[in-house]
Amino acid sequence: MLELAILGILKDQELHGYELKKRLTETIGPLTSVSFGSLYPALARLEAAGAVKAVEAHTGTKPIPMTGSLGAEVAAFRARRGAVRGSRGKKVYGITGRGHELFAELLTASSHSPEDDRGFNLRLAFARYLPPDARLGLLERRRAQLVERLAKGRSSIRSSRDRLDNYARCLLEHRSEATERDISWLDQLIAAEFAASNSQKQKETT
Amino acid sequence: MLELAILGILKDQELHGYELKKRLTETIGPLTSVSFGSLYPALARLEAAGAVKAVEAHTGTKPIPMTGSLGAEVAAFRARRGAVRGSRGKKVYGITGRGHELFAELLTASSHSPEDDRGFNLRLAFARYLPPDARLGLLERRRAQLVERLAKGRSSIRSSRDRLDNYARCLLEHRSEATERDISWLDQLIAAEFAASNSQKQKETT
DNA sequence: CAGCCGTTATATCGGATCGATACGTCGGGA
DNA sequence: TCCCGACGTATCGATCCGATATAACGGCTG
Repeated sequence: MLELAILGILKDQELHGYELKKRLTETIGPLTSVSFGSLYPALARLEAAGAVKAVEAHTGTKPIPMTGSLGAEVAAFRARRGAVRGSRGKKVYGITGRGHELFAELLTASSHSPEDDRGFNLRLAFARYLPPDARLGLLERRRAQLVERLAKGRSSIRSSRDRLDNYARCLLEHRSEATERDISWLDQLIAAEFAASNSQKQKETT
Repeated sequence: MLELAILGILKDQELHGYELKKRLTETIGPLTSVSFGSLYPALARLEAAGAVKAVEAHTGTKPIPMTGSLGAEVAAFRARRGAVRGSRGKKVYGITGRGHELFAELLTASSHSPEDDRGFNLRLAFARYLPPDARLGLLERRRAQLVERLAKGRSSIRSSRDRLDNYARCLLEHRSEATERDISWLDQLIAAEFAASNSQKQKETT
């Protein structure tokens, strides 16, 4: 799951871990906080799988941990800084051909099963890489899932009305309202998909 | 975190694991799905800590309905291990005095730090166990957190407008709107707290 | 009534993830 | 100068999740 997000970001541009994390949290939202404790192992997995590779951060410096010539190394680093702020021990990752393949696999895979919220948000963020029909299927599956969730939430409010205090009930109601709005938001997206599809057909017939 | 939820549910009534899971998902919402793979270890931890204890499930005095000698062997095996179980192997858990203490600790603890969404939802669901001032503090800290999150989200939309395609931008905007609604919802809750507090004072002065 | 299936129920395993922490560089302000 | 905060990589232990195993039970159908 995290692999998909990483590959999707790296498709746009090469980045190093720290910047990648910031980009991730602002793309897939701060709700799903990605920690370094999962980001770096995920990058290592991807690199082992040949999906990404670490490229030199400009100026082919080798990561030599020599302590004897530390002064010379530092001096070299300082001499080189200026173009892209501080080219020190950064490891910049780039996506490979295998990485593009893996991205397509992950984006399509298991999009036909009850996915969780994060999975949907992630897939939607990269929906431009999906063919139009898969995009529409994604949205409609999500809609059905939310409708079911809403029904369950309402029934659980109804069934346990007397067992809940004000705070818990208020929480459940707020959540149901949020789900309702999500559904109508999805309806908008679905309508937009249909509109785009129709205008596409119009263009084709002319 | 999960311990807090378990203890909060068990404060109301004794339950066995399976029912506890259902109660959890309907109380703290299906968004934060609790799996058995975390529930049972958490119950084991709580039992080891003396916060909960397995009580005898009310059995219909029909402990061995199984066929042949195999059933007897299984029953004997279970008896040898000394498990507290009913006729169908249920383990009903009840909260202890230490459990009530632990619940109070967990509910109060680290409520003064930038907690995550699940932490807040959980604490709000059990807000009735908090003193009024702590309740208000919880709500206002949450509000401040959401305001900050909204500002960050908006700025990230603004800063990366050209880098995002329609889907990603739409996602971010939808999220910002949801955060706005969460904030106004919190405002309602805070106002309700003040109203309750005032009516309480009114009662005291009369 | 035999066979099958869905629900109830406990439990464990491997892998993914998180939060904290360590270690180190760098620029800026007291 | 010296400390603080931002940048940057990395790892550890605990926890959490999804899948899976096991098994008794109720209901339904042929």
